[in-house]
Amino acid sequence: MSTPGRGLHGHVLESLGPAITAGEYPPGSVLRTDELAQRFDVSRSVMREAVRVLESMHLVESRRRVGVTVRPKAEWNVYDPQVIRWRLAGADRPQQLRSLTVLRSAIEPVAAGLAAKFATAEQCARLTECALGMVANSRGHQLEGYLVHDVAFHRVILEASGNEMFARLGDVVAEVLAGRTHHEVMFEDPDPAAVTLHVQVAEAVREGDGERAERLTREIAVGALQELDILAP
Amino acid sequence: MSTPGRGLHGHVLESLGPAITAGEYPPGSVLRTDELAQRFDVSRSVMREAVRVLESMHLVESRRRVGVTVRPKAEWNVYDPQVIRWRLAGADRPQQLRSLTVLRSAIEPVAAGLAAKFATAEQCARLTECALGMVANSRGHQLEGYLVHDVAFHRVILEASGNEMFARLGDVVAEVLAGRTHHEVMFEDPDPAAVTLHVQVAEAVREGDGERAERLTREIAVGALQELDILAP
DNA sequence: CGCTCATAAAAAGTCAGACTTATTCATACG
DNA sequence: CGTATGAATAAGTCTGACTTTTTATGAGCG
Repeated sequence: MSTPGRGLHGHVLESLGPAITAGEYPPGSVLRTDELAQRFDVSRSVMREAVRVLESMHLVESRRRVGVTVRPKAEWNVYDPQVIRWRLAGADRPQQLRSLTVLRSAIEPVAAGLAAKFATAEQCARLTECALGMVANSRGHQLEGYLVHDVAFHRVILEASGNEMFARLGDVVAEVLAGRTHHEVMFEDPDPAAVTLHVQVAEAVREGDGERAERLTREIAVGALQELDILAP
Repeated sequence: MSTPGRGLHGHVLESLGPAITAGEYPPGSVLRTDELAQRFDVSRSVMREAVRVLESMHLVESRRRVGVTVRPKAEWNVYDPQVIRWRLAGADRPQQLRSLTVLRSAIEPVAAGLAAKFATAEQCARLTECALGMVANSRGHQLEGYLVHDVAFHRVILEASGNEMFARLGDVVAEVLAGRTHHEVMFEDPDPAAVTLHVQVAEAVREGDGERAERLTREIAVGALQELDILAP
């Protein structure tokens, strides 16, 4: 699923990236390229390439005579899929999952509203198909099958919105949903109400009722927020 | 404001990045590192670093024996601030502006709702200050002064939401607003209704009325969408 | 004619070493 | 006490040789 560290610099990144995003090197920590090259047993050219990538993610800053400085979390490119993966895999997982779920709750209703206006016939068909798949896998501990259709459903919505930036959140949503199924509490069958809501969203999109699609998707989002205890009592 | 190309590889990026995002090299185009190094008159090491950064942005893919292949737009990391800047500076500007405005319209209302719950006293004060600044600069062709406070206002909202991913959209919103003032149609004074809405959002946040803050911000968003003729008649 | 497998070519990938340059810190000087 | 000078340091750059992977070519054979 995720990009395996291709090339030596990729291997270095797969080790350094998670370490930095996990906070192993606190903001302001200074690393030296030569030392890192020795530690990872690679040439300086390779190490420099890795540092350049980390720099482009705003995880570190490289300055002459100083070294490679770790930047504060507030400056990281938190939308970089790679950064998201690293954080989801490490100690930052809970906070990352919450941030992403809130982000979803903001984006997906609007995306669904747009999808109702712009979805093609083929996309409507795929959407209905996904909803049916969710129903079919909603009982009897078929969590994996349910997940596949759930992910596909949200991907179609985001793509059908016609907004390229929404569409690019498909992978992120996929990882959040997968995370919920595999790591978080999801032992029993999914909430029947949620399943019904998905079916109804598919209906609304098919009928071109943007307002209803948005409202229903917002209900789904509320459910996702409640699962993580994100709500104001 | 934007990061000037620091170092040789940065200079190369500032030339190659905009070219690729502008579609000068159609998806599937193949570049060769050595040739690029010659063209930009830099060493291969420097060129390789630049390619690595482009690769981390998913703008290109580097494969042995093949070369550096330009990836289709659908795979780009469109949330990378650098990519956004490049696209805003080039031929893709209109589409990028529309995508970002739709994104804003989804995010900011939710952010305002959260801000009403989590904003500190200091943030509330700053917000009110910004709103007053907007009012003070709303008449008499003081567009620059208005812009400064408008940008600050939205930054505070996004930060006060308490969501790190929302907060990181501050720079993006700043560029969208600056773009509207400087490049798009914004000759006359800003819409008085919009100014009032901002003042009211500040009120709602101060009073902790999340629902009202969200609704009012959604109205602001509708205005922004209409400016770009994004609406379903 | 079409298939498989060996061979060659091409381009990225890697490494080592020498050199340059900017920045910082310490010291001496006015 | 502030400023200029200089030395130390780590990133930055370049070069050239070598390795590795992948693709294309073509020879041989069924």
